[in-house]
Amino acid sequence: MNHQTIDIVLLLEQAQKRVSRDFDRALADAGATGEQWRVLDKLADEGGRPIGELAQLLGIHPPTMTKLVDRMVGSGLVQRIVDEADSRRVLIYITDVGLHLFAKLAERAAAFQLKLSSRLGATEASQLTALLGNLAADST
Amino acid sequence: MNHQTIDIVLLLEQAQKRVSRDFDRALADAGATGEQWRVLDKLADEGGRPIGELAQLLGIHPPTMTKLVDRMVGSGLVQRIVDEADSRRVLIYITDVGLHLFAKLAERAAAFQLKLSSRLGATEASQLTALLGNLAADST
DNA sequence: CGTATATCAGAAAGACTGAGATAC
DNA sequence: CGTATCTCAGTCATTCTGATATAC
Repeated sequence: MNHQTIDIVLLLEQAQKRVSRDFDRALADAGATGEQWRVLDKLADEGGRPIGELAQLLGIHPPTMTKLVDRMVGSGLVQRIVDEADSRRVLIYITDVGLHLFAKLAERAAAFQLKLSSRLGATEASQLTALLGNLAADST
Repeated sequence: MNHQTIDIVLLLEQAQKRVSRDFDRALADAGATGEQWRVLDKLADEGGRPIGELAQLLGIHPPTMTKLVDRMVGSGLVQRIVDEADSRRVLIYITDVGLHLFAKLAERAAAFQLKLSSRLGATEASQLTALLGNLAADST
């Protein structure tokens, strides 16, 4: 006999772990993690972004983002530049090295997304996107 | 302009973090984490289970499960008993203390699940369950 | 002065890998 | 002997909290 209510929290965790692990492996041979790819993706779109904004976009805490950026600066993928208009803010910019890596990763990421969507089916994929967006949003 | 492909991996992570964090907070005042609740839930269903099976059910690695069980043994929630039929296996059983805590947690967990389902709507909740189950399953 | 931003420090738990001990 | 189960050891990245420095 099953429970009356299925444990949606557990399902979410397992699906997330599985997908993120597979995604990380799809990117590993290019020399980056999914997390790094996401940072590069946010920075490739526009110019520099402050640490706090990056942290919020990726759903991680500012101290964690500081360390993540530390490592990426160490790898030469991004650089810190203090905002001239507000010296409290530190803007993160992608470097040429980062752009080059991003180009390599983008192919793999797109292929992964495509495979995932086709596995689910187009209708189901957009349903899932909507549902996850709902969950990720404010739950108050 | 948006990307052609929405980053479903990022969405999954953000939804999972949000939901798991909220779930943990719903359980916190009863003195347990979501992870502990899941272990107790698996053990309350039946008798003892080997470490490896628990690890697989929860989608974590055996070494991580060993540490988790260590802490729960320390809290008196579960106990280790070597399998008589196969001495390599260590069966984990819930204790009376664990059962008592589980009862307290079950109310909160059920309330959380219910709130989540009603927020999504019944149809959407079962859609989500099916989609996540698909993702969590073998992606080969 | 009060607030905002980023960083630092440190404790705790997890992911992952590889190796070891014991038992089948 | 080969395999399976659990544990141990160690590294690394994350979470979370709280404190600090700097700038608005």
